[in-house]
Amino acid sequence: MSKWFADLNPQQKEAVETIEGPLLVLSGAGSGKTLVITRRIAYLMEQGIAPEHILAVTFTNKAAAEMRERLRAMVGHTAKKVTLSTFHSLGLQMLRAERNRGKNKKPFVIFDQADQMACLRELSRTVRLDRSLDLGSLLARIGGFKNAFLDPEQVPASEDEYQHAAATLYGAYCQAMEAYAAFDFDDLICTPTRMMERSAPCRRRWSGRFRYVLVDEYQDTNSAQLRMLKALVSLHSNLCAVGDDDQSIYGWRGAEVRNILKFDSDFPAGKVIYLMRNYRSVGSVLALANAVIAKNENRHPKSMVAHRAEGSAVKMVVNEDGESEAEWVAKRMAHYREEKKYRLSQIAVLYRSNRLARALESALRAQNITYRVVGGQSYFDRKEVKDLIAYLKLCVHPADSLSLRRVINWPARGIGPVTLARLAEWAEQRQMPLYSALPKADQILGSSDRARKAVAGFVALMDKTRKRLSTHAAVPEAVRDLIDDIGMKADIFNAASSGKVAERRWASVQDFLDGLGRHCQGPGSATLATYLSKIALNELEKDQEQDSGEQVTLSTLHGAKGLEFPLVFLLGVEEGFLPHERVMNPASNDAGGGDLSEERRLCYVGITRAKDELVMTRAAQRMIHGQMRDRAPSRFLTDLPKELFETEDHTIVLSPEESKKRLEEIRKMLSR
DNA sequence: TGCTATGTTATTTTT
DNA sequence: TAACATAGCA
Repeated sequence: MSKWFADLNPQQKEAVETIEGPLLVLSGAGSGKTLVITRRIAYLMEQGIAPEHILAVTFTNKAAAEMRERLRAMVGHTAKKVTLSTFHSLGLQMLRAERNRGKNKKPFVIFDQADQMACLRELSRTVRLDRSLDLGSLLARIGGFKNAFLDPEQVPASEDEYQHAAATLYGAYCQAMEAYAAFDFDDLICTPTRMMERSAPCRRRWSGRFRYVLVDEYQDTNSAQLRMLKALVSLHSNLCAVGDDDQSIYGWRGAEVRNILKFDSDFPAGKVIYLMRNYRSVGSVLALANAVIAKNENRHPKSMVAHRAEGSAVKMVVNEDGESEAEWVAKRMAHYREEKKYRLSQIAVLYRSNRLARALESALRAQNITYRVVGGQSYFDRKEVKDLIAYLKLCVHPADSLSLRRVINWPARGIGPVTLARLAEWAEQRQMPLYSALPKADQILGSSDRARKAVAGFVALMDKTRKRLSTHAAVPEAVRDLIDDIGMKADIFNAASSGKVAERRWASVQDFLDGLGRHCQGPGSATLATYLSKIALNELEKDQEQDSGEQVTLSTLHGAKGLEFPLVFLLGVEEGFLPHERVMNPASNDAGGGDLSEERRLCYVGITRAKDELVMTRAAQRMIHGQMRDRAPSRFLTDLPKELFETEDHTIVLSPEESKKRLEEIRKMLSR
């Protein structure tokens, strides 16, 4: 018997050793999913399958890194030879490889969401468009078109205002992306998929290379990713999909729960294995989770079985309002810290909406409890870093007119909107990238001496920098020179409201340089271009991961997926948050109708994060949009047998005499 | 260019 | 309520 499944339960073992043909592993929360995936890869290798033929796809870099590490611990350095990456990084790799085969070797840039938005904002100026429309919503719909592989002219006409506007914008958007030689995240999936679908040799190449394919979090795949997988396994059907339909919480981002529900029709003659033994949570927590999720329809019917003992009862704590809720949680933590019942790092506070974190943060500070907030603004989203990145993108790829617009007058060098408009018009008429207008500034701008000089100065700067970057060594030095040349330091210190802010901004520029330096010292192929794509795909190690100390984790329910904690506080378990108000009353710009079942799954995900103890809280009333509102308990819990959790009510209850007295007082005030 | 007054909006955010 | 954006002004 293989050593890789000696200690597994029968279903886990079956999932590891079923290596041929389609296999769906429905792995409930805490059922040892990552263990099974990594063991399976090790087992494949033990069976003599070359690691080069194995592909494991995840959604996040974190998951990929974690898997890689666990695999390395099992099989050593050969773990490196397994292709273990995110969908997007796989797509990028395929795209690069295919372009290198063909004639098209032009460099390209990757647009993240901010870049996409900037692009749309730019377009919405030329394409006449109702300015009140929400660009984010339009972008989401354009993503929908892309993932359905629709060409702009194929988009069905629609009455819906947003759908209509998105369709109008879609063509212009595609053109712009082409002109910039830019690929967005959707393109990274769709383009390689289209290549495979259109060309049998291409399909054979990739399907032949990756003979055993694993996908993690299958419930989160969208329709394009499904098509990508279908093409990838077209030669052999060796697809192992691992996921849990009950944990599908990204439907609003295009994920299709249906994919995991209709697995057997997409990949016929496959096998389905249920991993239903839960090793994570105590019985009481699991019972509640099972009861909550059981009410959903359209799911693989299943129920987790507790491996652990019953544990202490789940609690629901009702407080007067949002502030007292936060305060109560913080005080309870302070208490635990003193009693040493839990270390702070073992505690998480989860909530549906970030807004709930605010009250909590101040309550925690008041109790001197350190915390970390999962997610939050990324380091590369900071303005100063983004500006610098735009310069570098432009150096690598002059056709990226968006980056050019971003930096052409930053720091200010006298190229104002009028000058820019003239240059843009010239380029527009000739269907050329904006950059190509710059060397012609003399003839385009005519009289304006100042502007001409400014543009010439900018061109000289870019030429100089590009030359420095291309001369073999010293990429970081070249960037440092660029920073000096543009006077970035002075600009940061002038622009900032306080010295402290400036110091911090300047420090992030330094951090960026350090990161770049480290990257360039890495393996041979490390270039500025690869660094930029890593930034776009969020693939760089987060250097300031400060989970060193003792701190409580604060996270949205979405951010908590895949995590687990001995003690979990689940905040705002109320109508309006769970399910969210927005789902019950969708705004006009929301795509499809609100999905109540996804809200229930979100609740389920929250509950199943808890290992030993779960405390849910809600407030009797809460400040919503500046108004105090009464809050009702979440429907996901009101219709459950009451022995599943204990309620603890901390709202102020007045005695009959007391309330009579209060009423009298009010009456007096009114009569006066 | 940059600041202030005013208006407006109110989830979730793996890449 | 409070954060953010935009417009208008200096």
